[in-house]
Amino acid sequence: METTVGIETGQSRPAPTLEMVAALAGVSRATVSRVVNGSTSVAPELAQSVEQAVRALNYVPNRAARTLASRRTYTITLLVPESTSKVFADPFFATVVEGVAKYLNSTEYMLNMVTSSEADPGKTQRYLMGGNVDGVLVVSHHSGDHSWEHLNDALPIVFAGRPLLNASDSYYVEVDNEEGALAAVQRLITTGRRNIATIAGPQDMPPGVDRLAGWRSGLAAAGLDDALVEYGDFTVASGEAAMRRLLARGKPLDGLFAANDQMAAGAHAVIQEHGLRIPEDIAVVGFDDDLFATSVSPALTTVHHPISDLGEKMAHMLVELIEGRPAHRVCRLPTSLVVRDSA
Amino acid sequence: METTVGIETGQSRPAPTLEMVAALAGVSRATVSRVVNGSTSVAPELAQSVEQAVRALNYVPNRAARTLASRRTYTITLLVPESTSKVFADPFFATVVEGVAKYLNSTEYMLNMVTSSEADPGKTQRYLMGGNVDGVLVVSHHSGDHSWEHLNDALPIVFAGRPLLNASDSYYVEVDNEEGALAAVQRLITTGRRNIATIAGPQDMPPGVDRLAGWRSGLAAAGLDDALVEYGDFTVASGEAAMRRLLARGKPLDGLFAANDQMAAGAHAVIQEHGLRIPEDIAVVGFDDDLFATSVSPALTTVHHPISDLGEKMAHMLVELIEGRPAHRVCRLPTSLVVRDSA
DNA sequence: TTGTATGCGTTATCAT
DNA sequence: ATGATAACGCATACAA
Repeated sequence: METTVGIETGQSRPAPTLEMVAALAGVSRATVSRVVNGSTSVAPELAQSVEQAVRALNYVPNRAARTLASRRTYTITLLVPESTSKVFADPFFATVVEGVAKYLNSTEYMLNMVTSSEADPGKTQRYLMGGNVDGVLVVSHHSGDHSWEHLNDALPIVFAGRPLLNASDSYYVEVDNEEGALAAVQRLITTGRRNIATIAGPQDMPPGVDRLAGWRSGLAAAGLDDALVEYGDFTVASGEAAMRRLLARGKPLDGLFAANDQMAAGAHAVIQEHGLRIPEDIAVVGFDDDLFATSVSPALTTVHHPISDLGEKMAHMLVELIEGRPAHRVCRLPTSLVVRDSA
Repeated sequence: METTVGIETGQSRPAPTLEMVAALAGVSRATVSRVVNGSTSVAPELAQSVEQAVRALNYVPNRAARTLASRRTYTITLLVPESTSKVFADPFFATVVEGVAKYLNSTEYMLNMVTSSEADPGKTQRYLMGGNVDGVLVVSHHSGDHSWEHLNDALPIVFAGRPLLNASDSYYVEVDNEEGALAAVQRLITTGRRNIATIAGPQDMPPGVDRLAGWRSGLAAAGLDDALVEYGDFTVASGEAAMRRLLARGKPLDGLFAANDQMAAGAHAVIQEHGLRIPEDIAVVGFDDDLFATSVSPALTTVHHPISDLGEKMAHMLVELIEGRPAHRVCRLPTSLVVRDSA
């Protein structure tokens, strides 16, 4: 009589396969596959015993095998053209990811983030083209960078933000910047302001352009002058500088629309440093409704930027594209005015 | 004569396969595989023509097929037991990820983050057990939470931080909290302080325990009294409250070690609010060297927590484990004192 | 409705 | 050193 001594390898026993489930349930592998994938055409009683076997064996489909057989990966990549550290430092990305994850959780897709700038760019490229991914979400903050557009005929892609050029070629979702800026100006006008300035964003970024346009159209509709424009680059420091220039002009000024909250925060400081009151002397409205809006005093009246919704919608569009359903090429998300104390 | 009209499907042509490369190079698939995977035993001239074919076709191996055949995924998961939004909001995670990514970029492994709390926890579990991943990195901030330890006999795991219990069972890397706290106290003593208090962290978290122990041993070595202890929970508010209690004792107090920078920041405010000067009246040293250390005035002398290194080391250990090389069960990272203005 | 058989693109085990 | 050929675990067209 022989004795076999089990060797403890530290490795767990191999994962159960479709075939094992089939054996235990007394059906064919095809039937198990159908049950697992929720096919309608399977007899209830068979389905029962299959499900039972699945639970008994704690079966979970092998992703690689499934991918190989079905030519679908059920994976989508969030591509961020920034360094890892920057991505995490920026609350904007955080919120986009949150929205994307929220939508994806209702689907079978997995999310998979890759920051492109680090390492060799070719690695990212090869990964995306290597059939490891069903679709790509590209998020670059304000810039509307569509430099990955060439991937478009290899993979469905949805961008965050309208591209600066070639808007007709790609799918994207953006917030309605112009409408938001318009609402901001209207708030200023409604509260009795007549001399309304703006600190605009860079004019090589779509949000910069659109928010300025919204400000202009609001003024035009009310027959007001649109001479009071200064430009910043969306940073606090640039907001301060722009506000100084505005004040230095010596013109009447009782209202300000800043193209984002950071620049509004910069303006806040300068206004108060000049001994002027907010909102009594100068009312100010920002854009984005981010951390800066509430960390400043008085709290900023601002245009809410639905960032999480943006992520959600991007994911939604991409999944539609992947599954071959028709999708609108562009989705423009509505904004809403958040009234606080500064206007 | 018939005419076939090409239908534009919008789909790109199928990716080149190993077989196509083999055909073009005039060798067998096995040889191509060997070249692609850097096998030594292949004739230089054949290798040449294979590489040429690879470039010509822009061949990139199919990950799913490779995984299926080799039973290796070359993917590791960073598991974060927090909500997505929390993860991104916390600079600690950001920096860990940075370190992990840095190391992994020198390898063939891909990183793949999953935040566990959202959605159903079972989904995460099934994903990890489903053979989609070669190993797992678990990061939970201060807590030393090892609740995923049961995965250990299914998958290699490396934790961030020592577990509260069962330290002998799992692989982890931690910063040397005790040594760091000791250095902080020594700094205080070196600059002439004799009545040194501490605001300790929660005693159900390893860092809270170890930093308190470090403070105690520093005091003991110098024959100083260790009665001045108050506890906080690593938040700014708790630091303020603890400082108030310390001051309310009415005992002499000319030095303070706070178990993290946030609590130190809280203490800062309270000390100054009492009309006391830093460091003249009370010198303070923090721990972590994070944003709070420099956002406070005077800037905080503090113990540098090498978070990026932690991520790097974790990834390194995990890869060693995965590849079957021996690895030390625990890695303790050294700290360093960053001298600024508060002590 | 259910089962059979083939193929997905690699790696790996054999011969040669 | 190189080439057949058999897995790998699943999906799916086709047959029954």
